[in-house]
Amino acid sequence: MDKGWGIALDSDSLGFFLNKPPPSKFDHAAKRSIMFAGMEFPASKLACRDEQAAHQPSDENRTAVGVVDFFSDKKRLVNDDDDDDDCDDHSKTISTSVIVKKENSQGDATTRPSLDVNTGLHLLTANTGSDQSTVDDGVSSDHVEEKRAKTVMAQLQVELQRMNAENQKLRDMLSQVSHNYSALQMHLMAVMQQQQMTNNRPESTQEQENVDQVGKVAEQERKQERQFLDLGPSADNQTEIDRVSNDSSSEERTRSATPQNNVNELSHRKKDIVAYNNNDQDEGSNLRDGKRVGREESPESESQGWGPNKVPKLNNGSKPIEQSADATMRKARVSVRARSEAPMITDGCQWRKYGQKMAKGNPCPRAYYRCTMAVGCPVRKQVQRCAEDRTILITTYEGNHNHPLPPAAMAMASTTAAAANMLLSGSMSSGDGLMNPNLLARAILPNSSSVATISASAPFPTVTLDLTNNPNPLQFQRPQTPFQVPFAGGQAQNFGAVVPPPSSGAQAHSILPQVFGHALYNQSKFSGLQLSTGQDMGSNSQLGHQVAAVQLHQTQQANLADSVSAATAAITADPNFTAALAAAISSIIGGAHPNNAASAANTNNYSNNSSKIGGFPGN
DNA sequence: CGGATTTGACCAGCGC
DNA sequence: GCGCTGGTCAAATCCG
Repeated sequence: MDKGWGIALDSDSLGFFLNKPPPSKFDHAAKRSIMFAGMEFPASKLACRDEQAAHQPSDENRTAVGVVDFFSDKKRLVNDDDDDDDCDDHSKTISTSVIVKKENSQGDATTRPSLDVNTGLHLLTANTGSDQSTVDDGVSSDHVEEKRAKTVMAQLQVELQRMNAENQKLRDMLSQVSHNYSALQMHLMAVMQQQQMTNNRPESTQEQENVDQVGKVAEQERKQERQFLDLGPSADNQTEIDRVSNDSSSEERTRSATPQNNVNELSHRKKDIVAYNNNDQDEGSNLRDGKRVGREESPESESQGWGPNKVPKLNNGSKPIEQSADATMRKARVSVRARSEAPMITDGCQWRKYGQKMAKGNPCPRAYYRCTMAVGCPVRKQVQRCAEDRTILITTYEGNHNHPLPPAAMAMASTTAAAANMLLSGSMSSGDGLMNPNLLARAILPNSSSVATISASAPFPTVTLDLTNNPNPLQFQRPQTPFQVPFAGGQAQNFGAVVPPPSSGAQAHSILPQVFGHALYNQSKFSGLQLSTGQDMGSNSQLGHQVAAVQLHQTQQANLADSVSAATAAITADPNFTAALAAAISSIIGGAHPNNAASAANTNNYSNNSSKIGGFPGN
């Protein structure tokens, strides 16, 4: 069930794949599915097909487009073995890793349009006659044409080499971003756990803890990585449960009321997983005799809902404290306020609307969504516009995903999970329902005027991230033709260049491409080299191949830049997330500046990237 | 026709 | 007990 877009980031190959057909308007482009560095280029075949199709009416004996292996000179394209054999059979490799197919260049002079390729390089590509006429024109004109073609070819080959280098740069940058993000996330979680531990230990042990901290970070990272990434619902569940059992054993019952340990959280997750599995089997079983049976009759399903009616009273005396903490964990909410004209901010997950209500005190309806990326995923969210300022979209998340998340969703999920974790751990340790608000506020939104608030009056502990007061002059700087990148969640991601925001408020889905993707996008464009598409390459098949290769290469490179932008946007879907990570580390370790935190946390490249990627004013 | 959305009904918690 | 409110369900409807 491949619902939704998935942008999978392979740390090794840095390849992207799309696991759902895009919206119809992108069908054509998507059919040229390109797996960057995944070494599969269906686009090559399609290009060949398209080329043939374009020429079909006039002449089948056409030049097929060249195919560029733009990531590796060693790679050869894997061509289909069926309907486009004619493309493969004539393939040959030239020095710049351009595989071109040369077919019979004899053409139909009467039907072939003149070659009109706008290269931007002032290439004289106009071909006023057919191949045959060129041959018949005599030696001199043919010679001149040939020399000119050679010159153009040389230029194009240089361009191709340059493009290869640029592609390598793009790959490196993507790798860097991905790596930094992962490392930072792991560090943050590890340090947060350390902080929780130290908060609940005598000072004498805290010093020793600090000494040991660095050594433990790696192990914490590994634990956290498993926690965050091994969330597969089925096969992984048993592994998860087993691990939980091993890790927690009997301690979890006695320590469940304390906030500082993973064990508790793991036990929660264990129970959730069990509940989830049971729920799968019992799905729909709450209908009895044609009437819905109260959810309280199904203990398993209790863990799914997030409404007050689904939650047993905390510490009601009849249930173990562990269950109370479990319920608290489930009920923790993270509310994100961001300006957006879209009905829903794109957070990388796929949601299905299951209800809408008019909430009291707000003329705007509240929509209820549940995550549909996996069957039985307990994550819900509410989306409602702010009554005072309807440009502000309030999205409230609850629950933990029970499935692996695409990179696009990891950022938001991690943010909300981290916030909820911080909130809950603080609430339990302080005993008053609130964590250290200073730490949280500094952690979440350190360098902006945005506000992190904690609601104690709400039915459930709620962290509110207000991203609406964070003007960012770096947004919407990219003037180029807007592009949309398919995004997880089945939506095309608008990177902000199409419709300007109603204000300068935070645009969770647009900020980073504006900062980071902008440069990449510019970098990906060849200065002055613009090749029109779908045009006849004319009689000079070599030149046509080269031009087509550059053309395809340009498209692929632009796609790569888009993908990098999408990935980076997804990684930091919350524009404050990167800064929040740095500040959290900073506040915990003791550094006063995010950059210090970066070095303290041994994330070598983070400081640079935080300033580049975050790009927030007021640093 | 299948999936997503809409919308009225239902249910539980809570306050009076 | 009753009404209000939030949350969810599921049949009806919409839509591609």
